[in-house]
Amino acid sequence: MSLLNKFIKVGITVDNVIFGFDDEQLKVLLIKRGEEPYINNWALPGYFVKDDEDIADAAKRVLKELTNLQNVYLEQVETFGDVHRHPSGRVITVAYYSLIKIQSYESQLQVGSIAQTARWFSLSEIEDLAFDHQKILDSCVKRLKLRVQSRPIGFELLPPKFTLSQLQHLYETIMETSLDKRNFRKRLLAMNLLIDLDELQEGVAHRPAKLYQFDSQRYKELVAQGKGYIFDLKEHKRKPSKVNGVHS
Amino acid sequence: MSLLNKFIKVGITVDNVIFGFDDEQLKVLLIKRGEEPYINNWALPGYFVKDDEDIADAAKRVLKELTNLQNVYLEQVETFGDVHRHPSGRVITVAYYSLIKIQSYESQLQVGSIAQTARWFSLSEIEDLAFDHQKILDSCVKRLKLRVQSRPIGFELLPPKFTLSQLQHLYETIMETSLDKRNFRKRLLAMNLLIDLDELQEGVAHRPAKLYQFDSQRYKELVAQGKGYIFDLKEHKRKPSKVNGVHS
DNA sequence: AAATTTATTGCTAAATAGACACTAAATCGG
DNA sequence: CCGATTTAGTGTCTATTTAGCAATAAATTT
Repeated sequence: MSLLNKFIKVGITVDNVIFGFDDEQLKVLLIKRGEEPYINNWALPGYFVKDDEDIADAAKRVLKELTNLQNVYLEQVETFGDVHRHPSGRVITVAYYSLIKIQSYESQLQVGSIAQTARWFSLSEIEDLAFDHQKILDSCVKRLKLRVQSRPIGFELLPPKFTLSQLQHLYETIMETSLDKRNFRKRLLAMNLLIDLDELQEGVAHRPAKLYQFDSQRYKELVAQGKGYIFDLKEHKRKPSKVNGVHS
Repeated sequence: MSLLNKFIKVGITVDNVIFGFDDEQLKVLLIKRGEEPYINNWALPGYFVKDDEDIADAAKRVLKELTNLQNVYLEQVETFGDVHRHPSGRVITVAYYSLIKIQSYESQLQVGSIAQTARWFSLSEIEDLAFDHQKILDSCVKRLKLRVQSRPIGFELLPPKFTLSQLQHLYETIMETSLDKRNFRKRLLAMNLLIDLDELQEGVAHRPAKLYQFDSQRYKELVAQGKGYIFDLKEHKRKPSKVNGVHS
């Protein structure tokens, strides 16, 4: 069949930007490569797609083998296929990002994995990634910032029970902005997508906050009804005092 | 090199959803396949990526060979790589869409092309596309609807000189909504992205409209200054009369 | 010149967004 | 135990934005 003449021998990979949130910063899970090329370099976790494997399944496999997590939010972002992006030959990679609850992460590194180690990095720490992984990361970060405004995916990064302050801080971190507390709460609660659990935080050295849960049932209903939903978090111009937010 | 063991023999293709606008409807350029599989079926124009060709270049090549157009708006959307999406073997396709001025299109079909013919279809006419092309098309249409609200790309579909009514009708068509004329004009002009050419339409059997041009210079400046720009066209609830917009 | 068709323009009411500051409830340290 | 510290929680007013609405203007056609 003449079609097959047009087939080429290439590597197809998926790379996965795994995001987590530790109540302070947005983090990304990177691996230290244990193989050439770029041995000992930090890189995005990724795998070759098998010849009988759907691409989305390969992305899930990366996640499963590195974190032992399944059924997490996973979204395809962009495909990178420049001829020379990989030093060993033609490798085309499909980039995904996923959102996991960092608290549920335990390293699952296997012997024989392509990775020596894995570690969470905050975005500002990251430098000298292997291949074109910085470009891939940037693309996924950009997509996350976009998505977070049109889908209620922030909850994927928080524990099942969270406080409104945690949620606000998450959005502030992702969007790199600051938000007004009262207006944030007003808007969030108006969406009717949060269940007040009538429980309080424990073990904190201050007034404990109420715990909430995301109402995914109701969200599904809204989507099913085709109701537009915009999680539009506008910027809040803080008073130009106390500009430095550096920890002492 | 053990890496190469993981390379597989696959077809890498690009498929391109080429959009045009004929002052009435949003159109998509399809080809009638002249080869197996799906011979005589309508399909998205696409090609195999060559082994020394960047993927984005392959997408440009599709466009160039079918329309003889270059330097048009082209955006990658999604990669489809399910194992069985192509009957002849593993073929992974990267979907792009492009926006062209339909008036400048002239068929450039080459002898020996994979296409027998090419023709513009309105979205509602399209059925029974080859492969998973309907899915690809849907994905690109969805993306276009999104993008049109965050970037001034509508102009790519109009002639260089256009009237405000044409522009409004374009947006109404893409967004599948109707917009209030006065509010539309107010908002558009407030953006300061249109140059009033002080010219009038000619050859129309009614009051001629003023012609405008998109000020891409100014748009670049705004982007360079990092000024957020939202082309946010909300829905307009028309009076519930004259619901049928069918032509006589 | 009357009929037809589309272009052009502004105001007002309603809804939304945004700024803003004090009290409450817990722990901690002396 | 009480004062200091830390974070939680809450309402109002103003400015801005959005949305609805209709009459006149300029060309062609008959």
